[in-house]
Amino acid sequence: MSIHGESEVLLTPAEVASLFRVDPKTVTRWAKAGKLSSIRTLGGHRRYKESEVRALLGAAAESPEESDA
Amino acid sequence: MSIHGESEVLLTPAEVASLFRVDPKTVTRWAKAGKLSSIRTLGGHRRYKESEVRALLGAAAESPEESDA
DNA sequence: ATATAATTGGGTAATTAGGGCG
DNA sequence: AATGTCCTAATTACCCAATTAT
Repeated sequence: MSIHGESEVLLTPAEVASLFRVDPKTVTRWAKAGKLSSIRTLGGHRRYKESEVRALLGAAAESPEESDA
Repeated sequence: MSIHGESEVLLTPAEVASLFRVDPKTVTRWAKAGKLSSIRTLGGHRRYKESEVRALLGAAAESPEESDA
């Protein structure tokens, strides 16, 4: 029983929130704002692509901040 | 076409659940609610059309649309 | 026919969505 | 503009034992 084709690994709101150390509600806001793509279950709950989340996590981890005042 | 109509690929509840990142029982609820069409085995177990599942997954995608190659 | 995994069913916690407030 | 919290309603997850699939 193998799922052929390319299947995207999805994360729950709680999992994404845990990774970013924010409230799940905040993750929902990111999705609404289009900052993070989301897939909906047939019941309306959101699921997030793990690859995208990982990329975003890694993207912000490297260089120091530059927006200083 | 043959008596089989088409090479309709059927997915098990576990496979559909994996794609949506939900519990297999949730997929069963979708079928009961008529949100997802299901085919029954002679023993009463449900099977789902891969084409329909894929379509629903794509339709449920929102925001930054990225076509996976 | 035996064994193991998966699905079914029903009931009850845990998450999530959505709006508004601080 | 960006988060976190409180609320209610809806959806989903985990518990069990019995049946089906491989």
